[in-house]
Amino acid sequence: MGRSPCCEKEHTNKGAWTKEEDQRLIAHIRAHGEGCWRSLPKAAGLLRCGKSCRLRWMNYLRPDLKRGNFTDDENDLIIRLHGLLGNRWSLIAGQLPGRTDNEIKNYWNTHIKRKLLASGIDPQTHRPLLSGNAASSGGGAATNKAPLPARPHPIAAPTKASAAAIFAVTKPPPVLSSDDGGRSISGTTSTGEPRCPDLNLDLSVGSTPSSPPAETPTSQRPVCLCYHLGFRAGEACSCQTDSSGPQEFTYFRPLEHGQ
DNA sequence: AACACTCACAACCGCCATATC
DNA sequence: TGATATGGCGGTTGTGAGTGT
Repeated sequence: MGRSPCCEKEHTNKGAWTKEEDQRLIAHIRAHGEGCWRSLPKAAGLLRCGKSCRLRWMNYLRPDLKRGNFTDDENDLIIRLHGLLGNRWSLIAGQLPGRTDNEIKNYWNTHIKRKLLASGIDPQTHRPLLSGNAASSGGGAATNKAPLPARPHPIAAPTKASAAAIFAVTKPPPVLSSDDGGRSISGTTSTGEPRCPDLNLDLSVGSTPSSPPAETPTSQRPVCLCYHLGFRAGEACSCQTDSSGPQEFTYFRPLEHGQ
């Protein structure tokens, strides 16, 4: 069944945004907040699709965005998170304050993927490339329109639900905006039960230097993501730990910024 | 100087999930 | 309960800047 278009395309501008359009959008959102994207263009006097306005705001105009090059820490974190989550850019972006999913996606495709390939690592599986299938596994994901093989990830199949479950929390995330990561995460559970009881993460990712020690967290115990990613207590998050591991779910807070 | 090529990134498109009626 | 509207996500494309020949 066809859907009605999100806007009247014949009356909308496309392509690069002008400074005037940016100013109008900023002014409107400052005055009225991020309300209904569909009606925003008309209210703001913009000849743009609502989705286009949202994208422009989210990826470029938001005041809390951090511009500039990715740091080494961010680079490493993206690789680790990608190893866990796959191409769940919005979830990855949720762990990198000030970065957008689009930005991270672009950075991955233009920088990290190439680096990994040059290092002989398959950017999709994070495993060493085998000479026999290197071409298909490495380049294929980026250039072919054919769907990826069943599940490219050796770890946890990162469906939207399971990936969101990784970030399930018992307390609200301090670094996420209310309508960004929050929506997809909150949608995964409404029962109050442990949200990822069956998650069995194997972090034997090629580029991960140190998985949790012998005493691997089991499905019986909630585990902090930063623990999975090889960070030790206090290095990257605020979760409480003792000798047996994290005590509670918590958001991974990789990079604290005074924003 | 002119052209070709590559790179980086903003923006678009189509689909999916959720909310609402 | 199904249809529709809306927001959001991930893949892909378009284009300007930079670089090499």
